[in-house]
Amino acid sequence: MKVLIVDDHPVVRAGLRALLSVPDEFEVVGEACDGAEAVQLVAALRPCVVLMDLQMGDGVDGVTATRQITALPAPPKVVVLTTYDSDADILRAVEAGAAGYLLKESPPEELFAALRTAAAGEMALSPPVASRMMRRVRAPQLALSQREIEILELIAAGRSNREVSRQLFISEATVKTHLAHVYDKLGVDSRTAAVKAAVDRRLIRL
Amino acid sequence: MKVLIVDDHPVVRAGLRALLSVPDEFEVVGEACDGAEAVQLVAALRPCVVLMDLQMGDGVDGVTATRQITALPAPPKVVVLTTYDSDADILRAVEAGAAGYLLKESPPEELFAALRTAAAGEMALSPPVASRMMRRVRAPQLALSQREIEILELIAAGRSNREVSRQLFISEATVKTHLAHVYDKLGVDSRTAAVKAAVDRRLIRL
DNA sequence: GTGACGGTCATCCAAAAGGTTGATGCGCGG
DNA sequence: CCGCGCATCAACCTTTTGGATGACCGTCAC
Repeated sequence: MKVLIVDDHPVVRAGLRALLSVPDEFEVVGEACDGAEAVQLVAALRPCVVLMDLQMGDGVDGVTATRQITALPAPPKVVVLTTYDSDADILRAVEAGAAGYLLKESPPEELFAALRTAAAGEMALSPPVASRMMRRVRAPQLALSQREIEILELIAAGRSNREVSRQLFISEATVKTHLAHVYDKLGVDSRTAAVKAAVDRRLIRL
Repeated sequence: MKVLIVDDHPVVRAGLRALLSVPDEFEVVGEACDGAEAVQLVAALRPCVVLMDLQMGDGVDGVTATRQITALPAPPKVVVLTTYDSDADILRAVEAGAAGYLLKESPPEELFAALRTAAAGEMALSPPVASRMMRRVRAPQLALSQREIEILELIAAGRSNREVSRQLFISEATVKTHLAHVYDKLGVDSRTAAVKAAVDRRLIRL
């Protein structure tokens, strides 16, 4: 199975290459250190599976790269490999077309299993990720909409309502409406309290 | 040179082992996945250098483990390897006795050089880390007072100025004065931006 | 002792944020 | 088809926050 590794850390790339060299079913056909290179290499090397880091220092981030790759003709499966199990990241990755979401803490066996599962067309989730998703579906009253999370993330980055409205091309009134809904759902009544609550519940990362 | 690897991620451990296997001057004598195991293995294996991750999920954190290791008789050099170049982390690591501070983004050559430098008794810092330290010594005005941090922590917890004033038995005006000073020092102009900046610089935890 | 710094407080004003109500359009499932 | 959630916007009002000053007191260093 041809695998492409995408990660900006040489250490992590070497680690994945080393781990994947043990079972002879995997063949690492290339490595990319950012999103742009990843898209190019997918086209050139035609891997079956892409192991994609979400956090990448410069250039295109993992979610965007995933979206671009899955938009290609006959795309490979993309398995996201990341350090954090945050709701927002998982949802965005899955929404972007990821076929799996793994934590770097996972033992090698889980990594192998996830690659096989993804290549077989199934969705592969780390056990902690899966349980988090389960908690989410049976606690829908906390669920913020994508738009609400998007706005809350900008608020958490220290932006004012006006700045958020300009960045998202919507009116300030709309930002305030979304924020009011967020406050309702989180049971708070200020932006800083909302940020704290959302970080606590892993809805966003700071 | 005998090296002990300490990291809670199997992927990173494998990566370091793979990278260090290339030059024949290094010999990885063991791996630990948390701080407690690291201290035990240092005593048992007597490595020359310990490659220590700062962020470890459960158990003893990297700074504490570093402090414990450097307190041993005839301690090995500890080189800290981490993802983030935050001021507070660097200082805490150095204060705990680390002989080096490397970013995981560093190319392998830098890693090798850092190990050699540390083993030779010198201090090894990644270029970005070194430049950050330089910026810090010529910008000491960033230091928040204890009181300012205390107030900022309550703000970060979502409290209003009024709530903070009541909790600390001071007037709201005083809270506002402290906050204004905090904004000045952090170069921001709102509470949420201050919280973000302070968390980024590890002045507070959320 | 004088000056710098930290902590305390006050006042006044402007800007931002929050609360309420109401309205439109869109897509989706019963 | 109708309701519901989501996203969008507006107008109004209150509260909170931020900005600019100025002031007092204690401590610590020079």
